[in-house]
Amino acid sequence: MTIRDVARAASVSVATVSRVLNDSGPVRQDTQRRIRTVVARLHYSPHGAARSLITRRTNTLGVLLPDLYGEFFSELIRGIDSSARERGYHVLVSGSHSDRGEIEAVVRATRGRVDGLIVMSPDLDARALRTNLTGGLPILLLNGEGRRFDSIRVDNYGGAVAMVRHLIRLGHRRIAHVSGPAGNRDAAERLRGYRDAIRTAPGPARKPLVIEGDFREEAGYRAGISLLERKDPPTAVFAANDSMAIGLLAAFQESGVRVPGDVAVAGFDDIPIARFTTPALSTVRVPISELGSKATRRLLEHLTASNGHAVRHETLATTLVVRESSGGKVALQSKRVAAK
Amino acid sequence: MTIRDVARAASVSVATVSRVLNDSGPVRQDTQRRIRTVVARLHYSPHGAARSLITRRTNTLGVLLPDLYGEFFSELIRGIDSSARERGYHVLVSGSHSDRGEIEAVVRATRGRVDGLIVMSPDLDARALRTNLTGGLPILLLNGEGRRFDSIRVDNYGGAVAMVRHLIRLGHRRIAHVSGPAGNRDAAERLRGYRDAIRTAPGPARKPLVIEGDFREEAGYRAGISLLERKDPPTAVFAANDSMAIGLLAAFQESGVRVPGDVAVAGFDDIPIARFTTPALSTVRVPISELGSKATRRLLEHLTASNGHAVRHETLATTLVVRESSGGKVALQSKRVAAK
DNA sequence: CGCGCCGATGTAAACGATTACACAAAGGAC
DNA sequence: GTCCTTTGTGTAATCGTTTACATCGGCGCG
Repeated sequence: MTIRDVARAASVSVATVSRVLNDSGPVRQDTQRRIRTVVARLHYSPHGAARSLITRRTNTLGVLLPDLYGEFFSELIRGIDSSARERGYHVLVSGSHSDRGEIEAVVRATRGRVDGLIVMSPDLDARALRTNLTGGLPILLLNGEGRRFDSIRVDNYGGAVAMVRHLIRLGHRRIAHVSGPAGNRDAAERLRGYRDAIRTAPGPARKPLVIEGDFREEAGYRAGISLLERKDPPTAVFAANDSMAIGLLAAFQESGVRVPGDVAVAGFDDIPIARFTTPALSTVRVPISELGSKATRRLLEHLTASNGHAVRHETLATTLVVRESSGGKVALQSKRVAAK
Repeated sequence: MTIRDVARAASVSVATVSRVLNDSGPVRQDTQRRIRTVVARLHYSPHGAARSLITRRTNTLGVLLPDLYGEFFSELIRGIDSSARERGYHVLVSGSHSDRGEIEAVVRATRGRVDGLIVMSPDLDARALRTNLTGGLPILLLNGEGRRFDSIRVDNYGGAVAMVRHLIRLGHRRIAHVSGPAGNRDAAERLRGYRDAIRTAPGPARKPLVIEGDFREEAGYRAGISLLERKDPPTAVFAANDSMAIGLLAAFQESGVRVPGDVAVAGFDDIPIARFTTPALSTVRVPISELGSKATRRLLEHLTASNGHAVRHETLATTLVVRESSGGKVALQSKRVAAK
């Protein structure tokens, strides 16, 4: 089934068929109808690769992610996919790029397959990309660093500071932090926010206590257990993301430690499930799916901007979301119990 | 940067360059080295579309999903992506295909972009695909119905029966079910399992109580609230997936109803987070990421099988996972509390 | 009536790879 | 020495589109 078959069946030239299909150039009404009928009858649809070859557009966006684990990424992909499809673009995803070599390989493998790339590689600096930015492929960095490329980042630092201040305001003296994986930029920023907020807090001096995690529930769970074994357990724990905070909740619950009564817990990201944990999780909201759709829109603007495109950097604000787990709001449960 | 530029720079023909790049045909060692050097120096990488056009292979798999919401899909995509990349394939995802027209459009849009399709469209019957299976594109159905295509499904019915029997064994008389969206086949099978298990239960007659949901936490939450308002609230609630079960937990917790003390809760899927809810969720395990990687492997087998490929249908077993929320295991919390 | 223009269509040259086929040189077998 | 095979390389056709350019009526205008 090629455009030739359609042309023959409709007794016209391939050019005319193409014009009808792409709505380019003038074609008589009845000719158009005839061609469309044939197209439908033969179930013809144009061959993507052939089309891409000549038009130099693939109508596809590549998405390179460090990992695909957890609700954060499904939200992100959801945002990207929906706003890409709205504009007639497809999405090619690729997860778990640990090292630089791997990411380079993928970038080159995508030549002639995508029109642009959304890259989230918080473990790497952008230098990895500079060298193999072969075809001048438009790239948008998500929480990456580098001023050569468009970028959208999240105010990790500000969010972390706000959360720690919130905990301090509630009177906590020993606030621990469960960090993300070493080398991850988001994690590093959140950690920096934590340290700064602890250091600059008014009143009595506090000292930071950091346990290293990896953004997964399991790590939060283990951190929770190990914190309880200390002789001076913290009164509040701030996890670098929600998944780990949920792990903390599980560990505390299992050990009979009450949240927020005995220890306050806070997370980061506000993944959809955070509202529904027990107790509901206090966290820092990152507009995840908006991050995805914004990235898509920006990238598409870039690659449809015929006349030069100015590199832009944008930082999305985060907002403190206080629920029960930090004790900032009186837990509904205790209210109800009291009412009984 | 085309293969021509490389050929010129290395003073050979394009054929030779191609041979080196694809490791096909004989090329002298020193010629090979020379070409590779030039390739590296020029940062050349072959154009995907051009290659696909002539080889008729894209090295890309398409994945059509009904939605991208929740941890289920991120796990599924993770499974697909990792096992696809292992074999040198890329993954094109596309979410939220509600109606038949949309799915048809996407299928045709992928001609010449993918070598095969993994389709999960539990809302649709396979007839939608039959007509537009234009190019004889290999298709693998995930939890879909239709004997024309390869398929992998999950034993939804058996899992639901097992879970309801588990609840009955624990002595529950009034067991409610929060179903998935109408028209969804997984949801329908789980519902059927629930009904059958209730109907065939030994001992006193029970009658089914079904509240319609849509697989999201919010629906579970609302169902929980509405169940509590009944004059004869159930003693156990079985949600058609984990997200809704988590919504139930939140609703009960907020209303001061104890789980599993006052009411037992169970889910379906065993998404990673289920182990870490409070209380930990009893559920039916679906090997999600395995489902994804198995689908990928089967599809790849299909499209590399030169000589005809026999259609196969496979059903993956589900397993009952008893944690605290059903009360099947004594909750750890009460043990600890008792120990104090 | 001749000219220019426009609308509708066709012809053929791209796009950037792969690969069948041709060919030259070298090596072995007789 | 001749012939056959093998190795290394080049030439050109091909994949299925889009699109610049050519062609050809018909029409309005001076």
